Amino acid sequence: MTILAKLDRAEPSASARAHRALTDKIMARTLRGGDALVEGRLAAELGISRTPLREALQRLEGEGLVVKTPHQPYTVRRVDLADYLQSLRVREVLEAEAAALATGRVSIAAIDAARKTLLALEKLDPYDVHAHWASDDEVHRLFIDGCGNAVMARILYELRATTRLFETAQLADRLGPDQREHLAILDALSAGNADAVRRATAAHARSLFRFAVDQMG
Amino acid sequence: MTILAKLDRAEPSASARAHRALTDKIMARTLRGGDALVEGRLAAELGISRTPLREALQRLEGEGLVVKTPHQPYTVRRVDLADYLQSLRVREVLEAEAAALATGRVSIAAIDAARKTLLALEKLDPYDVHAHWASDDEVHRLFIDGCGNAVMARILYELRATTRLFETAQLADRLGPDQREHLAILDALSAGNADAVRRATAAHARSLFRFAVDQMG
DNA sequence: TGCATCCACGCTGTATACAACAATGAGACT
DNA sequence: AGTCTCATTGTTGTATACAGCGTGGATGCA
Repeated sequence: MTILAKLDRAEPSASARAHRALTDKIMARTLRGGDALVEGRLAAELGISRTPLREALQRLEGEGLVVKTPHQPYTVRRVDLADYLQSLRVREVLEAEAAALATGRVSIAAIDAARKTLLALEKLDPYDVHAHWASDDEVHRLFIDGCGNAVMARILYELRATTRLFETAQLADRLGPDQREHLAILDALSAGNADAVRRATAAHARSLFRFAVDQMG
Repeated sequence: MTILAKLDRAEPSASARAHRALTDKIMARTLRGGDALVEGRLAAELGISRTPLREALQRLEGEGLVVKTPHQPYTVRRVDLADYLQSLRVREVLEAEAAALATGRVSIAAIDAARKTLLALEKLDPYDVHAHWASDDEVHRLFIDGCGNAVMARILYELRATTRLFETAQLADRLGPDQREHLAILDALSAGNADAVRRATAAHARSLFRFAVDQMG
C-alpha cells in the first residue's frame, strides 16, 4: 500500500503538507488574522504529530504569515494599516526596480498572455475575486520572476504574500484602477522602455497606498 | 541549583540559546560556508536535545544563514559572487531609500557618535577587523533603525547578515573607501539633505559592488 | 455583589524513542 | 581487475511522553 501510494505521486513530507495546508487556509481567509493556531488541534486535523506541524509553523513565522509569543499559541498575523503601508512603500521601490530590470528580458508572448487575462477580467459578470488575484499575480510575477535577481524576487514574493493578508475589503473598488495601472505596466514592458516601466510600477504601488489611506482614514 | 540559575539571569529557552550560538559561530567564521550541521553532534555540544536545535536551524534557514536539502544535513550557506552582487543591488535601492527617509529623523548626537567611532578607526595601528565591522554596523544602523519603516529595516537587517558571509577577503583594502563613503553619508545626514543622503548611500553600495567585481573577475 | 485567591486544565517547550532514508564500504560474481 | 549488489551505519523525519508555564473559572471572603 505504501509502495502504491509512493508510485501514485511523490508523497511530500508531513511538514511540507502542513505548510501548504496552512498557507492555503490563511490565504483563503479560512484562518483569519489573530486566530490562534493550537498545535495539538491542527496536528490532529491534518493527521500528523505536533513535531512536523511546529516545523511548518516556524517556517510560516519566517515568512511573516504567523506570529508567536512565548508560551502562547501561534496566531495568524494581523496586518494592520501601518504594516500594510510600510510594505507598500518597500514594494514601490523594489518592484519598480525589478520591473525596470525585467524590461527586455520577458518574452512578448508572456506579456501578451498577461494582457489577455487582464482584459478578460471585465467580461466576467459576477465579479470574481479569485480571477482578480490570479491576474494580479500573473502581471506582477512577470517582472518579479523576470528581473534576473533571485534575492529581489524572494523578498517581493514574501512582501506580496503579507500585503494580501490585508487588502480584501472593498476589493471590488480596485478592479478599475488595477486594470488601468496593470495595462500601463504591460504596455511599457512591451515597448521596452525601462524608465516608463519603472514609473508605471511605482505609480501602481502609490495608487494602492493612496487607496488604503482613503478607505481607512 | 536551577532556582539559583533562574535568579542569576533570565534563562533563555534552549532553542534561543542554540540560535544565538549558531549565528555567532557562523558570523565568526568558526562555521564556514558549506560546513555540515549535524543535528546530533551540535545538540550534544550545546547540551540540549535535537528538538530545540532543529527549531534554531529552521529559524536560521528563514534568515538565510543555512540551507537544507531533504534527508541531508543543514549546511552553512555559501554566498557566492552572484548572490553577493544581487544582494548588493537590492541594498543599493533599499538602503538609499531608508537613508533618505531617515534624514532629519536621526539625532545629531547619534550621527556625531558614529562619526567619532569612524574617525577613531584609522588611529588603530594593528588593523582591527572587529572594530571595522562595529563601525560599519553603527553607520548603517543609524539610518536602518531610523528610517521609521519596520518592514524595510527587517529586510535590510537580513540582507546585511548574508552579505557579511561573503565579504571577508581583502577586507583591509576596503578601509579607506569605506571610511570616505561612510563619512559622506554622515555629512549628508547632518546637513539634512535627503537627496544627498540617498546619492551617497547608493554610491557606497555601488562602490562595494565594483570592488567585488574587480577582486573576483 | 465585587474581588482576590487558588486550583485545575490546556498549551507550549523539551527530551527521547523509533522509523525511513542515504551514503559507504565490503564482498561476490563476471 | 572491475562492477554490481547488499548489508551496515549514521543521519534525518516523525511520533510520543512528560515537565513547566499561563490562563480561566470556581470558590471563599469582605
